[in-house]
Amino acid sequence: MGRTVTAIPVEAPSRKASRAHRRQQLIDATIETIAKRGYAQTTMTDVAATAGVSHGLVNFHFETKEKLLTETLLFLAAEYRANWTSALAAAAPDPASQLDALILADFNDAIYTKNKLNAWCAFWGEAQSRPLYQSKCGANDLEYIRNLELICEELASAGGYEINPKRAARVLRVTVEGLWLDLQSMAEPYSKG
Amino acid sequence: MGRTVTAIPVEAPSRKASRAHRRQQLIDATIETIAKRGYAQTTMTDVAATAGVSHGLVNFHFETKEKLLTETLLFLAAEYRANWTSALAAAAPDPASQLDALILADFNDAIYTKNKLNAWCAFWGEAQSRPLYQSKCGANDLEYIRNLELICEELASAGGYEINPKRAARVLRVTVEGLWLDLQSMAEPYSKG
DNA sequence: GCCCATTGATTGAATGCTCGTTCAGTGCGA
DNA sequence: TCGCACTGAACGAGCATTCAATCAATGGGC
Repeated sequence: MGRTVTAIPVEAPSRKASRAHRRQQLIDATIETIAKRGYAQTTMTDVAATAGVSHGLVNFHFETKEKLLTETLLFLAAEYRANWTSALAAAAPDPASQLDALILADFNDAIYTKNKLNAWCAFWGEAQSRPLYQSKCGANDLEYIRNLELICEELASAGGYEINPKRAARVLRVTVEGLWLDLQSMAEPYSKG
Repeated sequence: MGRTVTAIPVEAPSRKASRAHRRQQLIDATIETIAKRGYAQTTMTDVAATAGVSHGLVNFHFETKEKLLTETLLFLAAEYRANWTSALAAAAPDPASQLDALILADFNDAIYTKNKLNAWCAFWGEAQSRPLYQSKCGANDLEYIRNLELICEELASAGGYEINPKRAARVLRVTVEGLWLDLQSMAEPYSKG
């Protein structure tokens, strides 16, 4: 039922590629399951069914449920990071362009599907009680904040503004996070703000 | 272990009061448990232990776990609502004061303890997969939004601004939500923005 | 090319544990 | 004595985890 293979090269992976391929497939299935049923109700059997494999296989690739969930979050975090990193690299080097690119990257909807947003929120909800989750969730990534602060500093000194760059960075981050939250509860896509 | 009775009249409730009193005590224990262990890991036994009663009693007062969690969320939502409602009533009637009161009410830290913020976030995380949760979570309350939009309208027409009041309301809400999120991951209290 | 041994992925039945729910019994206040 | 809050042992469902068996692919010997 409801199997959805998301962006995986059609079929027949070579023997060597098979492991990584399966793992990614299971991680995708985990994201989809969390989005559909919520974190608390996600079972190994659900994930296996979504991926279209036997439940034993999930334990074969990720030894425990705990590890499956952790690796799923790590994948999301890595993807998030890669997204803004490459956006920065692609943009012009002046601070204004960098800032623009960094913020726009957070709304790259080729990467942030509804399922992934839901999964992010679910992990976020569990994060307070899980130190590991906490450091990976949302824009809590230290590197992200450091970059944002750096850009704000440059921008402030270049333009001769009097603002406190750290505070400006926090305001920006807070606003972006709020927008994320709002995006998630909206059915209609609402383009630019 | 770790029992914490939050703001409950010291002891010895009368026989009649006992039911409501116990229920509230169990709801408080649920909030505390969710904050400490996360939504997914919260068990009936945990809640009972936190409240210092036998686990059977939880089922006596709330028939199922589902109902316990729902009523806990409803309590939080009602408290949230009562908070901004009374803040509006207490403020001066001009739109500027009303807006100020409404926004400040969201940061009334006599009401929003760390535990409650954590619980809010946990419910929010589960909300996408639960229609009932969704409408009750955070500032998703329709009444809240309607009030905010109304105040923005008044403010716009009074000051002769050209802004779209609905859009302004959304921006405000989004910013407040972002601040909430941020508050939650901060250890140090950071006063006013 | 053909056959067999080996390796590794996959299955699904079996296991055991955690947890929600039930209920027969206890104690207490009226 | 009656009724109600409360206890905690017992039960059963659901779930993660294990593992013996199966199947597919690869490599080596001929």
